[in-house]
Amino acid sequence: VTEKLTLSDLKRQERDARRQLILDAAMELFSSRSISNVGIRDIAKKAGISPALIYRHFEDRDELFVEAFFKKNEEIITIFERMIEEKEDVTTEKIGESFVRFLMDNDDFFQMMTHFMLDSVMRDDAIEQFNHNMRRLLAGFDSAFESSGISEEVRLHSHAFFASLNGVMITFRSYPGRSEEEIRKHILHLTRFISLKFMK
Amino acid sequence: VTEKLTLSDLKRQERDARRQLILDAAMELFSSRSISNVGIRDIAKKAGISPALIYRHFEDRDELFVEAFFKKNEEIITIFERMIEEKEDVTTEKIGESFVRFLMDNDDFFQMMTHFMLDSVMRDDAIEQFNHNMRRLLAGFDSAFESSGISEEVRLHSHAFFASLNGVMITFRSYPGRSEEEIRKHILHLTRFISLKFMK
DNA sequence: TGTACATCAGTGAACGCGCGTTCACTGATGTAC
DNA sequence: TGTACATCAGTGAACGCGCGTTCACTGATGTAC
Repeated sequence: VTEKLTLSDLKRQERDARRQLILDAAMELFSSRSISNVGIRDIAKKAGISPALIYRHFEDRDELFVEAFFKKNEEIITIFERMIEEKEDVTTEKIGESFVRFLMDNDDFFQMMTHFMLDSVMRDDAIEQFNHNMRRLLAGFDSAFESSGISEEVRLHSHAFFASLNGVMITFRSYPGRSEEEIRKHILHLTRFISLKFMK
Repeated sequence: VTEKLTLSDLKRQERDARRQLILDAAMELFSSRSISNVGIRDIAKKAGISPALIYRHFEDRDELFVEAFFKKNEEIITIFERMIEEKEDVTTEKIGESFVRFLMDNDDFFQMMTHFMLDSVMRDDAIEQFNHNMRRLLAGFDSAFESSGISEEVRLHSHAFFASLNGVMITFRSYPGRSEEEIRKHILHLTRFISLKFMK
């Protein structure tokens, strides 16, 4: 019986691995194009499989997208949680900067987050999970404010700070007529500026 | 000759009026759906005309969208300029609140602005015009900061403040599980909070 | 005033394409007896 | 060990639909002589 279990476990692992391959291919595409410009055929091509196979792993296009987002979200939350555990003195400035850097370096996450914030017509369970993820993200900001000595209206600070950084990214990310390097600098500059405002 | 000119002027006015009708129909749709969900057939139906007629007034779908955005942008800029002219004591709090209120009451503008910031593959001349509009909008914020007594790094303040308010809208506009009224309140609350941070 | 012609708003139907999704099938591997 | 059957990854082609755009046409109005 043990042997049998192991074999079926292996099977499931293989299946999961293939699923991840598809998700990875999708995310690679999201980092260079906006989500609505990524099609099933593109993902299949990138993953080196037939489009039809995708439907053996995902109900539909939406399910794939939502899952890709949740997977990526896990990464930034892990980074946050590690930052908070490792050092006691996590400042708003530091957490703000790592968040923005993460957004700049992971365009796929940025694309997905804004997509879900703006266009999203998600199923109820996905909305639930999306909220849960956002709350965990905000909890990271909470900790930063607390260890910066801000004890009043912490949640309000987190909401405002998180939203502001999102805004900086959205507003200046593709500022036309400027080089990528200039844009990075400007965004980081604004991030530091806002962080200081929030430290008061 | 005068008569002739007047007649052809009338013709042009009529033509312009029809053009505006189409733009208005489009904007009405933008206020209830995201831009990518608005099609030529929808706009034609709303305007009470045939889809083909739209192409007698606009090169293509993109041109229509860009023009609609510019038209709407003119409105908010006018509001700003009037605010600044009328009162000498325009505070960041006031200008921030009117901007956010405008975004909340004019979903079409919000939809278009974020669309152009995120997805946009505009033609060069459109980009130019988009930038020009954004700069005028930022100039409104500049004035507010100046009359609030902030004289250093005014442009930086405007950029950061403008971006932050955009971020608040994008992040909390469709916060699921909350009523529209609660969302409005929360957004205005965050706006005031951020305004105060910026006044220091 | 009447006639031939030009112009242009306006239209319904069709074109062409891309895309999400499904179909019908193959082939490999595992299972039961 | 061999045979019949089940399971499932994987596929290329097709389906169906929606959408931006164009076509070929009508009808009204203006213009030239």
